[in-house]
Amino acid sequence: MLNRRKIKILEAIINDYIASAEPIGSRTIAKKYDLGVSSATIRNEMSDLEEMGYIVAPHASSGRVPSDKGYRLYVDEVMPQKQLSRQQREYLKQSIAQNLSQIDHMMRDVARAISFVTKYTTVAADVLAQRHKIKHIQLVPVDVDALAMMLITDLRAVKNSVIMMPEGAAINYAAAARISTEMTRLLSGATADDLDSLYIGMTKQRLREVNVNPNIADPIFDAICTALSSADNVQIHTSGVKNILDFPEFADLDKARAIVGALEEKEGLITLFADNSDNIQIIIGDENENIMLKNCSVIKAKIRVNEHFSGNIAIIGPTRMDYSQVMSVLSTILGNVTLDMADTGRMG
Amino acid sequence: MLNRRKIKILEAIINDYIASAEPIGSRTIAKKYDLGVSSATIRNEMSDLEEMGYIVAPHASSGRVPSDKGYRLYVDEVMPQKQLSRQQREYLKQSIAQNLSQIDHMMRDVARAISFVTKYTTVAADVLAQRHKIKHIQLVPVDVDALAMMLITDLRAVKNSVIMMPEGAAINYAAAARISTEMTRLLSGATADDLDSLYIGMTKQRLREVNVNPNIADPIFDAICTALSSADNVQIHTSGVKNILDFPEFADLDKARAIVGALEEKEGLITLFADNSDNIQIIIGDENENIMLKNCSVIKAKIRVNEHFSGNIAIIGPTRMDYSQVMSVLSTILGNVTLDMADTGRMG
DNA sequence: TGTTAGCACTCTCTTCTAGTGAGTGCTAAC
DNA sequence: GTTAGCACTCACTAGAAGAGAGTGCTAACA
Repeated sequence: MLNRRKIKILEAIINDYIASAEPIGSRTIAKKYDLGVSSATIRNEMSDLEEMGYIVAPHASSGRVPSDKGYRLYVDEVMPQKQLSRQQREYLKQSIAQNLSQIDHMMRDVARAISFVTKYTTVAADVLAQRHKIKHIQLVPVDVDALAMMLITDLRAVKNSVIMMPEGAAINYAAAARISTEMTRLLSGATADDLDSLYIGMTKQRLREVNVNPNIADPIFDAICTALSSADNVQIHTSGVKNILDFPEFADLDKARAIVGALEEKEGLITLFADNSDNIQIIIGDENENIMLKNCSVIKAKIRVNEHFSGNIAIIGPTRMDYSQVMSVLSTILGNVTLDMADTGRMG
Repeated sequence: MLNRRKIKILEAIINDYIASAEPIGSRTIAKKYDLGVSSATIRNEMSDLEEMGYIVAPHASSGRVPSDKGYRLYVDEVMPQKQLSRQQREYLKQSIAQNLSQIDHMMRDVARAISFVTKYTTVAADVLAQRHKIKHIQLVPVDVDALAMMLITDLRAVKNSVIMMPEGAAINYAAAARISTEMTRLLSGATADDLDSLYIGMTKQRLREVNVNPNIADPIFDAICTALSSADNVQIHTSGVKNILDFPEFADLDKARAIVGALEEKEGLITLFADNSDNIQIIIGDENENIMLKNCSVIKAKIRVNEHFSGNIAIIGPTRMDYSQVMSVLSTILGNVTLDMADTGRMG
């Protein structure tokens, strides 16, 4: 339906517009890109492209700007594979390698690295494939009135907290070890949902049978509940907010405020990752469900760290963002994580 | 040096300017504030105030605006004690009460609450009074090839990580417990600085004597080093960045970009808390050391949670910020934390 | 001596009016 | 199918004019 020349022209318009953010005229294309035809011919073709909805004119006698539909065609069919510079690749590799050890910091730092390389804004989230189940509970006294708890889940997450004990409880190492063993035995396999009041009541009953005082058991249960549900929570890290303000698209104060506000709202950002597809996804302008992002494009990817953990990454820029570059950055990162990090996931 | 009437006029200018962000003229003051004199008299007084440096005229024939020196006099001597509304007080109390349990989330959520109430930007940091010393190390197997480590410090911080073991290490619960005991005995009392190569060499030697293989000890040491230094690290939480963009002071795009950039740079924000004073501090405009904040004011306070932990809070707004309101908010929070939270600090 | 009314002057901000330039659409010729 | 040419449109800019707010100064007043 689109002949070769029309595609060439559309590509020229998109490339120019990505670089300049200015509407492109027929004469500019004729001069800059060697298509072997005059500006008048290009004018005719552009008129067709506009009629088909791939480009739009901001006003009657201006040059043309790619439409969302135009970008969509471009990313789906036309876009070339861009190579990253050696430096960029090295930088990305290193920023991942440095953070192999802690998955939560890893997502934050990868987000930072991506914003730095792409000059767009990056949102990252730690995400779990399934819900955590209690695997092991370890209690250690830290003070006369406090116990440290380490809770390990089947997904290898480790959560800890310090639990304040009622006065005079004075739990020693041996007692703490005994309670740990009992609790692990009773609660092993439970998820956050299981720990409702009924479950707790039953377990408490059984603990009493082995001489564990409810005064001591209660605060420990509370801590377990908190730890389990926070393990299920999604953490969001935003990086490079300033970057997006540097684009002329956001040179309007209201827009600048709106985007900064949107990027501060975790609730809205979480919905970015609602569908948990494994492929890299490109969402262009109006395709975004989040109203604040209607004049942005988002490129999303899921980073699989191991069989249990994965992180989500979204790179947000103006609709004229450099899709090709971002795709390369993402491929580089995905390649490195899945290769180097297979099964070395840790979690804090 | 300043007679009563001059102070009244200065106060009127500051109050009006805080509300309107517009230069104030003599006629406005004569009409709005009942000083019993005409605009001409006020004009003379304002001329004096300008000569003394308390107010400035943005241009030759405009009204006057308070200078940094004017704000300084105001906050030091004139500013009234403002009462918060019942709702605001309740809101603040609750947002603290909900987060009694986790000190790191507490600082983040308190920052959020403050930005919400004041409509300024809030930066919060978890801060330690001293360096952590190892108190207890607990290792628990989580998988054939992984150990979970819980590291407890004398400051009651608990840090954990999952340590990958070399293939075939196959450490069982008993072995893990034995290594835990040995490690705790050898490293108890050490700080991050102590764990240099020499120290590690010596300890490793002694571990070998009790039959702990270096293949196993090495990754554990690495994890201990990482955990200890991350415990010493300061965490920074920024909240309400959008708020500051709503002020006309930042209606200029370059300024908006600059402040958003400054608020994203943890390195610069940390210096805000360099001096660790116990009092609430007000830093006005040019008094700020951070160049990006020269046209902002910062109100800082230290939240003491218990004898070991404290948090720092900085509220950032335009120099014409409502100092009185912010002081009230801070007093409310400080009052609640020290009263309700005494010695219930926990750390993740 | 302190206060006030009056007036000229200054400076910003807004509105209006060309003028310029980039770009299109259409037509007629190649 | 392609091209040259031309009239037309529209955004953007600079300059001019006018309005409005506010000052500083002077002279009169209590």
